[in-house]
Amino acid sequence: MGERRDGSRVDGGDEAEAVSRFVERFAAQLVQAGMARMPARVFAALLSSERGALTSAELGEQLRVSPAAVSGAVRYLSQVDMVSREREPGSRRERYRVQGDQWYDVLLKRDSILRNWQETMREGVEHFGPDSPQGRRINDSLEFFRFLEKELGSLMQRWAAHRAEHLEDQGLSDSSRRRP
Amino acid sequence: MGERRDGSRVDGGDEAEAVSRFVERFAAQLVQAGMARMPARVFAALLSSERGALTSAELGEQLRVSPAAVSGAVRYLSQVDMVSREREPGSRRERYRVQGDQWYDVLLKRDSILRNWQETMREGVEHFGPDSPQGRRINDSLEFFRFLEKELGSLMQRWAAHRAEHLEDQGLSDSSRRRP
DNA sequence: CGCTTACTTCATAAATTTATGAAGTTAAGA
DNA sequence: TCTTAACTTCATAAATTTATGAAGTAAGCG
Repeated sequence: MGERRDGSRVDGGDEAEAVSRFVERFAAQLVQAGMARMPARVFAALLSSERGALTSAELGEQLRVSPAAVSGAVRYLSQVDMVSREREPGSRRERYRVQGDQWYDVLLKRDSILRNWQETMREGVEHFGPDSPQGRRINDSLEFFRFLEKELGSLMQRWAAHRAEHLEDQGLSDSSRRRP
Repeated sequence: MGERRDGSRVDGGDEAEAVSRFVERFAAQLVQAGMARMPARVFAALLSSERGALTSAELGEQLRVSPAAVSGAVRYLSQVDMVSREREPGSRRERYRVQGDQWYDVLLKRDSILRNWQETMREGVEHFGPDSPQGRRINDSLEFFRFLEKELGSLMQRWAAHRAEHLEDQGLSDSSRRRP
């Protein structure tokens, strides 16, 4: 049964089209959540590929965009650690691979953003004074973020435990391949 | 000591300028998190105002934007329940007020977005089949979001408890004023 | 009642973002 | 060493977003 290396089947472009629909739909939701369009599409395509990895040319073909666009998207995605790049020795082709724990990482990253917010709010409270109406109001927000940060920490620990448990059952040791 | 109704002081535009710096800085961080610029600025300005409420004209003056821009931003902010509108009887002026628990609400809203993602991913798994590499990979993501949704639920409950406790101590019964 | 003020809506101008083609860089293979 | 393929960079064109002015609507006040 003729499969190509991007996971689509030769028999029936219907399959390729269905995959594309899923990719675009999922990408649209990532965009809605604040991600730039092209990185979102690339990421969704990788997630939907058989091996979880595609070359620049394959991505360009599936998404119908220029190599330049792929290059930019992939640069962003590796900066934020959502894909890793692997260069196969003996070839000029580079492969881009989705990590097994992208979401965990994304959430961890949010953590540092939270801390920036807290810093700004702290300055606000300091400026207005903790007993001014403004100071108190901003301090309330600050309190929520402090709470959130603390909770996210333990939440992530619980996830790590949960994940480890389920990974044992299935053969998904993808995480051993993390970080170049 | 001469205070104006936007909370800035007549003595020394330095104060107004310092507030503006904080407003713009905080707004920039909201933008970074995915919020549109004008709603972010309006929200930050309200948060930094003495009463936690400003009129359209006051917002326009402080942010140096047209009434039209204020109108658009405020429409968005009330749609997502981050500000409430109150029309003082006997005046055409409308006041826009920040809620006491905006962040809680924002997080609750994320919850429904999470569910949309899950639906899309479920379709992906179904399409590829749960035993295909793609299906398994997407299912892993799905698993994380399921976990997250569950955890967010209990997290919010803990926050509600935490908040209630601290509100008793201080006189911050702002929450009694929620929702028009 | 009509005048006036506060706000909204909508077409459009301005600014920003996004993806491209073309030129440049690096490294494989002959 | 030279050729060529794979990818990157950069200036720019296209598309989208954002804020505006002008015209419109509603509500207080004389």
